[in-house]
Amino acid sequence: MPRMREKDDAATGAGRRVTMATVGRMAGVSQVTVSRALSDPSKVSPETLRRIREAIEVTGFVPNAIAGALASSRSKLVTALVPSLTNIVYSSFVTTFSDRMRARGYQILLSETGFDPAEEEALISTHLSRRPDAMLLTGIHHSAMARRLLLGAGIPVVEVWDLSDSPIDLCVGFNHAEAGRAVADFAREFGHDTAATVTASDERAHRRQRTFSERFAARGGRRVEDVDVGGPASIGAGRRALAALLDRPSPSCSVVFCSSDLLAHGVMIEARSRGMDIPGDLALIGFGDQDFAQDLDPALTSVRVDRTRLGKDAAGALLARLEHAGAAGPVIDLGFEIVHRAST
Amino acid sequence: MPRMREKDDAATGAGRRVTMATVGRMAGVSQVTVSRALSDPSKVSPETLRRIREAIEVTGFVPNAIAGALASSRSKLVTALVPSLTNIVYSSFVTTFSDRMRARGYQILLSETGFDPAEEEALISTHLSRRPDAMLLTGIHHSAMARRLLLGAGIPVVEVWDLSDSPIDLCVGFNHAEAGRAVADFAREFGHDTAATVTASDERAHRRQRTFSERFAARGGRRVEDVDVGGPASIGAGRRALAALLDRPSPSCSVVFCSSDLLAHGVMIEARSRGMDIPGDLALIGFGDQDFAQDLDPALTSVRVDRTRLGKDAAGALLARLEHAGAAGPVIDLGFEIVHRAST
DNA sequence: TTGAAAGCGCTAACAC
DNA sequence: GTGTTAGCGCTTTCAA
Repeated sequence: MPRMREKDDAATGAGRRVTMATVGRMAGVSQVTVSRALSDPSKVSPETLRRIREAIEVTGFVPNAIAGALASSRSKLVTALVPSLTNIVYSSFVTTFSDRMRARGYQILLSETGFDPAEEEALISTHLSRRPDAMLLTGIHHSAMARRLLLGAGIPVVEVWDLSDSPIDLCVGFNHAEAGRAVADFAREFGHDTAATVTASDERAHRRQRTFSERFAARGGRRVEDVDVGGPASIGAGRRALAALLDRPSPSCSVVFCSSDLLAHGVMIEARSRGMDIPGDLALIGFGDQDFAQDLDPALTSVRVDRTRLGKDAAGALLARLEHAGAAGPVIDLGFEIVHRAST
Repeated sequence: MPRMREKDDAATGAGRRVTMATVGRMAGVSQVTVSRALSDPSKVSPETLRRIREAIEVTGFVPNAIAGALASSRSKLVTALVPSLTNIVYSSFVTTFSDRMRARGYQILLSETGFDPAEEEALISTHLSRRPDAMLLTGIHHSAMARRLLLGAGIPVVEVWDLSDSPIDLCVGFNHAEAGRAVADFAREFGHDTAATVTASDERAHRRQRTFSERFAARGGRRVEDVDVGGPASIGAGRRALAALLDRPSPSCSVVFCSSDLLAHGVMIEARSRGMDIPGDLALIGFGDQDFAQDLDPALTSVRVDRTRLGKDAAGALLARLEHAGAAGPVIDLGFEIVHRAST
C-alpha cells in the first residue's frame, strides 16, 4: 500500500518534492540520465543536457545528497571536532581547513567538545552516524572507545595541534613539550631568574607550562610561580592572574609566560594599570602569536605556530588519503618559532 | 546480480559494515526490532532489548543516520551560515545556538559566507542538498535565488542579527539603524561636537555608522569624520584608523564610535601610545560589549547586544516550529543597551 | 548515449 | 511484542 504524504504541500508552500525523476520526466529522459548529467555531463548528449538543465532551472531542483550518499557510500562530508569555536586559535584554523575541503567538494560538520573527552566520545559517535568520508580531531588524547569507533569506521582521521607516536591515522601539529622548553631557554638567556606562568584550562597549555618550569629550574632559574586561571583564556583572566601573583606574600618574578596571547594581553593591561613598565619591571611572553600580538604596546613576544599551514596540511593530508588512497607520511611536525618583540 | 564490494575489509581494518540487520541476527531478532530498540526501547521486551544492546556493544554498531534520514525524511540536521567564524561576535552565538540544538538531538552543519551574498547563495544550495530540517542565516539580505531556494525547501528558516519587515520565515535580531542613532544621542548628551567613526567591512556596521552620522548632525553635532577600515575588524586596523584620523589635515574629534570593540581597542592602544588621555582627549565607544570591554583600562563604553539570548532565541524559535508546528510570532527584537563605562 | 534493475540501510505502515 | 513489506532518491551495474 502506498505510503501517505503527511505534508500538506499547499500549506508549506513547497510543491511536491522535486526529484531527478521529476526533472527527467520534464526533459523527456529517465532519472539515471539526470544523474549522469549532474555527475559527468560529458556522458550526456548536448541536447539532452540542455533540456535537463532547463528542467532543473524551472523546477529549482536541488539534488538529494542524502540519497546520493546512501547509494554511493561516499557522503562528501567531513566532520571536525574542536575544543572551542570562540577561541580564535581554533576557529582560525577551522576556517582554513574548511575552505580547503570545500574547494574539493566536501562539507564540514563541526562540533565543540569543550575540552571534555567524554563529550568528545559522544560526539564522535553521532558524527560517525552521518557516515563522514573523513574526520578531524583536535589533540591526541581520546577515550579507548573513541579510538575503537574511529578505527571501526575505516575512514581517514587526522589529529591536529599535537604530535603523537601512535596516531590513529594522520597527525599534524607541533611538540608542546619542546615549545615550553624553548621558552624557558629563551627566558634564561635574557637573564631572568624568577618566572611566573599563567595558564588556561587546556591540557596542552599545561604541558607547555610544566616543561617550561622544569627547564627553567634545570637551567638555573631560581623559582617559578604558577597560576592556573581555571577556565578559558581571556583578558580578564590575565588581569586577575597578575593581580593574584602580585598579591602573593613574597611576589617576585621578572618574566611571565602565558599560555596564550590573550592572557598575556590581560597581564599587560593589569601591569600598566599598576604603573609597571614592560619589559622593564616585567617581561612578558605569550603563546600563539595572534595577529594582535604585534599591535600591542609594547608589542608582545610570542610563540608562533603556523595555524594557516596547520589547516592546510590537515586538509591536504586528508585529501591525499581520500583521493589517491596511498599518500604521504602520517605525522607532520609544523614546528614553532619564538617571535621576539618589545615585551621582553 | 549482487554488487561487488570494493573495499578490502582486511586492509582498511574495518570489518564488514555493521548494520541493524547484523545486530538483529546476533540478537536473534529482525532488523526492525533493532530499529525500535533504538528509537523507542519501551516497544521492545526487556530481554530482547538486553540482547540487542549486547550485540550493539560487541559489534560497535553505529546507526546510519543517512539511511534513517532518507527513510524518514527527517535528517536531524540544521545548517547555519555565518559571515565569519573567527569573529567572536558570530562564533559566540553559534556556540549557544549549537548547544541548544544539540540538546534536542540536532547536529549543525556550519559554513562561512565571508560576507559575500554570492557565496551565500552557493552555500544555501549545497546545504539544502543535505536536506536539513531547518536553517539559520545571518542577516536579512539574500539573493532572489537564495530566497526562492529557501522557500522551495519548505523548512523553517531563521534570520539572525537583524530585523526585517519581510522575513523569509523567522527573524531574531535588533535594529541596527536605531542603535546608531542611540549612540549619536548618547555622544551629543555628553556634549561632543565633533565625532569620528571607524567601521569594518560589514553591511550592518555601515548601517549603524550612517545613522550615527546623520543623527549626530541632526542633533547639532558640528562634524563627523568617517574611516572605513576596508576589512575585518582587528586591533591593528583600529590603530591604523586612529593614526589615519590624526594625520588628516585638520584633525578634530572628541569622540570615536567604532563598529566593534576590537576596533575600539585598537584605537585605545594607538591613542595611549601617543600619550593621549581617554576619555580626556578622546572619548571612545565600541560595539558588541565583548567580555574584554570591561577589562580594558579605561573600561570601554559599548553597545551591548545579548548574543547568548540571540542564540537561544534563534534555536527556540526553530525548535518551536520543528516540534509544535505552529509556534510564536516570527520576529523577535532583542534590543540593545549602551553600557556606559570609563572610556566616555 | 540511454535505460532497466538492483540495491544502499533505514523508517513507516500494517499484520499477526 | 515482533515480523513483513514497501519505499526514501539516489548510484551502480549491465544491457541495449
